Amino acid sequence: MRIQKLTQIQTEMKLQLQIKMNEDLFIRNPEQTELGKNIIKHSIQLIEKDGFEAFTFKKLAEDIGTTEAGIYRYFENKHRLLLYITAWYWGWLEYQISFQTNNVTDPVGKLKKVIKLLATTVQDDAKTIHVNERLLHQIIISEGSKAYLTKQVGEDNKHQFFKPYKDLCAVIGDIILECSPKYKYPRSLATTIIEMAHFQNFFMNNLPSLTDFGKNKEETEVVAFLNDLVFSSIKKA
Amino acid sequence: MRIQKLTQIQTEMKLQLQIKMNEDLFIRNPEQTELGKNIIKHSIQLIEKDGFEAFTFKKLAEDIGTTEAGIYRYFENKHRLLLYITAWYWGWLEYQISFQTNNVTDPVGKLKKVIKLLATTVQDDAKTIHVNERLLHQIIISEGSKAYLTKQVGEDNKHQFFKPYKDLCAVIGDIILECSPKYKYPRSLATTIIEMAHFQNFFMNNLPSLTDFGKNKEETEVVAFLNDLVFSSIKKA
DNA sequence: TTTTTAATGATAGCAATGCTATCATAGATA
DNA sequence: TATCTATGATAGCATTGCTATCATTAAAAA
Repeated sequence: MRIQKLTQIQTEMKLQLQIKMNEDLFIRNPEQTELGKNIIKHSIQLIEKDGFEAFTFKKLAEDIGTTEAGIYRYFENKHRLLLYITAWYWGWLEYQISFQTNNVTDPVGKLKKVIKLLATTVQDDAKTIHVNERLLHQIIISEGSKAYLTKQVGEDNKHQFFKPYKDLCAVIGDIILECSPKYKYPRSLATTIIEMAHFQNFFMNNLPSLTDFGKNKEETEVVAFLNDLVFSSIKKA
Repeated sequence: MRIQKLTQIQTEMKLQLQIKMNEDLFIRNPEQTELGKNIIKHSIQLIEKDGFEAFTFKKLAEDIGTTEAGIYRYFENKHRLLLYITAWYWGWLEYQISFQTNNVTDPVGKLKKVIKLLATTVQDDAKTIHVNERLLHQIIISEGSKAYLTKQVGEDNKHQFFKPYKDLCAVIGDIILECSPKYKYPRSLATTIIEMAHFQNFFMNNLPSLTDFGKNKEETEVVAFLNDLVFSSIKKA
């Protein structure tokens, strides 16, 4: 299990949420220091603002008020940092799903909830102070696939860097099977839901003629499309 | 119409195919000189081999046996070159589709043919000497979405750089409507087919647990999945 | 044929990027 | 008081991304 909920006793005794991260992703654990948390916080802001290509450790350092070398003490390079924040997001989302479908017994209702969570703007989670989930969701949409669309994907996979994504895929695949035990492609349908939730959103906002949502640009329409796609596929079986 | 078929009389009188390209994509038309054609040919080889991130004009120049400055006379930067070769691929594919579905009257048969063309390894087209379509197909799978997943997507879209992709999407959307005139999401289903044809292939070969094809790693299984997905969606309506 | 033009080759150069190394210092810990 | 840890402050260097200049060769125009 990737997701861990911990209650930490802080000065103000707030309920805190921490996602357990693969230790190979970082050199020094960013959750454990102020600078580390600032790196996460500001890198999310910067990547969302300028895009991953234009993002450099130099700019990040200036943004935080530290030095480039300081960032390198936490992350080997910007690709590892992208892997970190995407892995964090998938871990957080799996937690959200398990939390929000906790009392839902009907698997169809569960799957609908999952689609909605994937395809709808997320609200900033107050339980994670240094992570803005809304911005992170935008990063996942625009930059998420760059985490694995590389020549090092095999190497990164050996390090288990994609485990949170795979776990999420497995969870969704299992819900699909609950809905329709004989459906033949639960994993592929799960990745299709995940990827299309993001791609249709990106297309809607940037290349609208690639979608049927250009007029209203409403996330609810993406949800409707995915629901139609998914439930006609699995009901048939 | 983006696609043009020309017969060129060469020394050996071979039938040649040329895709009409957006003039803003290049500084000097690479189709019109030997060096230009070499740039296309070797950049396809290099990007396929090392990936787009590691690809530089310096390496490309060394590979060809020319200089970095020489490449810059043809393309403003490597992103434009990626846009060029991806646009070329979509144009070529639309031609393939119109050619291969030419005598198919049944829209369902047409759509199946389209899915097969998208999800199956393409053979090198002898009519385009300096383009290896098989390698290009691999590039589309691994690097294709990087053409639009950038902060400049709006600017690039104003230049009409994504028109070939959009045209292809429209063509497929129309076939979907032929199959099922009341289906509500023809464009989004078209992009889903295109993107998933490539993503499922990438996952199958690199992160197999994200798919249901890990055992055999057969492209035909991706085709079967897409057929199932598409035809259960549109038949229902 | 001579002249002009276009394409390429050869170099140089420069700012930005990606990354490593070293040394000093302040704060926490033993 | 000693020492360990995280950070700050610099320096440096190879590579990348891009522009500019000048010479040369081949093709086209005169």
